[in-house]
Amino acid sequence: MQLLKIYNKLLNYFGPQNWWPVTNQGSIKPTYEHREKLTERQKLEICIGAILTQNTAWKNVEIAIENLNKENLIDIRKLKKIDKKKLARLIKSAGYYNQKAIKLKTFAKYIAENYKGNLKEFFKKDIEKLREELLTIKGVGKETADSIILYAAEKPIFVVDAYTKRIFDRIGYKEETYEQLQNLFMENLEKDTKLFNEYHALLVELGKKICKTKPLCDKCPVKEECSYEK
DNA sequence: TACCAGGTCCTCG
DNA sequence: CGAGGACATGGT
Repeated sequence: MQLLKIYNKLLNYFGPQNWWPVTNQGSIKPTYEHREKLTERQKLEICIGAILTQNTAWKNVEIAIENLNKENLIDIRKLKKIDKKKLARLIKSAGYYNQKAIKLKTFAKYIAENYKGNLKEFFKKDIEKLREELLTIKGVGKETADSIILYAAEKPIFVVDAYTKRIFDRIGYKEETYEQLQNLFMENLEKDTKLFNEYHALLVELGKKICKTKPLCDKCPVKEECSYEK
């Protein structure tokens, strides 16, 4: 099938991406590496990173996360308590820092008040419930909700982002809405967390390196299956 | 220099 | 609903 073929070509070309980057115990810098199991702290860091990376380059988010790590702020209770301005200062590099400070505190408050600060409890819900609930949190939209479900809760949902839209628009799947494009993947691929994890990460890599605003089609690994400019 | 980056919310028509 | 503006830093 076409979608699986594209996946395999991307994987072959770029190699495993080992998403989502998180910080190891004793360090402050998030790294991409294969991990058997995420700690609860790392899952929270993913939620935080998913909010911080909204319309922002990951590199800028990384600096913000390092600052949060230095202050031991990857912690629901501490985030809930910290002064908004101080938090904004720490995440300044990630852009939209006033908005994002509010978003992080809102998220922390929600988990603290509804799940006693216990993410694991929250993540026990099924995908539909989890998504529905995440979307009620101000600052968490569709992509952020799906990123949290896939990368932190480790449940199989396909994340659609600006790269996914651009790439598949060019390939020839002119899906209108977020859900339509998401369904294309969910209905034509095995609902597998690892597959969805790697596929989305590979699309981001393709979007960053090759299928850019101004695409570099000559070195694209999936040009054979693409209708762009043909 | 201007554009772009792993979006979301709010307001209007 | 769907379009359009606001939010902001850092890299190329």
